[in-house]
Amino acid sequence: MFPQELVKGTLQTIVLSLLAERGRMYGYEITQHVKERTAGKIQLTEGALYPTLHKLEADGLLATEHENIGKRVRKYYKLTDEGNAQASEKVREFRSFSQTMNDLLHSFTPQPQLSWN
Amino acid sequence: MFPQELVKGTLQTIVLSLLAERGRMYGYEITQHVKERTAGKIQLTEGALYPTLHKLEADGLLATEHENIGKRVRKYYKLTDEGNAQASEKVREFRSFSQTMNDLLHSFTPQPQLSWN
DNA sequence: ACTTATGCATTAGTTTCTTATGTATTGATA
DNA sequence: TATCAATACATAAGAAACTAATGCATAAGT
Repeated sequence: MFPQELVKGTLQTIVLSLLAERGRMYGYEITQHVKERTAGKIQLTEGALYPTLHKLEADGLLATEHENIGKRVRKYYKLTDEGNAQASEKVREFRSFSQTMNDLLHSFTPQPQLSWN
Repeated sequence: MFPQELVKGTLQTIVLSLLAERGRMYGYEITQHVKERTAGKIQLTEGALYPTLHKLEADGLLATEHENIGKRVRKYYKLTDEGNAQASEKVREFRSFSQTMNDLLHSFTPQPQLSWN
């Protein structure tokens, strides 16, 4: 489980990237999916996720579809065109940042080199 | 220039790692060094850096030495033993986080594989 | 003389998180 | 069949950590 300050700032990136990959998802599904795919190392809390989803929607990056599951309403999110562009941008940005940080911390201990095999 | 929300949460890691590498540094030097080594892509502001240095010192991870440069006082920071341990830990943690994020975003676009050449 | 760089620092305000709480349905199980 | 866990949404008070601005002072360049 990573300290939360590391996950901060990547929440939008995670959400946008997953939606770009999977088409549409609902809030709870996102938390479960991230938990499973990271073996519990990243756990999104609802108090952080829902406000983020609402903000991305307000910013025009996400659109919603409501679906009735029995008596419950499930709220699916999907990317708008603008959201799709932002997803690419955010992911590219994170990777670049990650690489820059790696370089900055590089001399501290030896690190694997990147190579396209 | 990366959006600041990405840099958030890595400030302590950067500071601790640089001090582990270079022995001792003063605040202004840290800002300049980071700016140069990242080609301007990461720029630490003083409003973020100084409170962080003070906090790390209060937490017993850093110790200070005051040095007179002309009529100015320069404040050098260096790692305590505990700070040194924390530096390793934080760097390891960031790398692990970085890898986990990479895996999570992996399928969105193809990425280079890690290999020890 | 004036501007930029060096070097410390604080503060008001904002963003974004955490933790807790609230409501309700559904599935599992003792 | 009562009860607990899981599913699924949401908000709200408080904390953390930042930004942008400001302040002070010395030193160096032009």
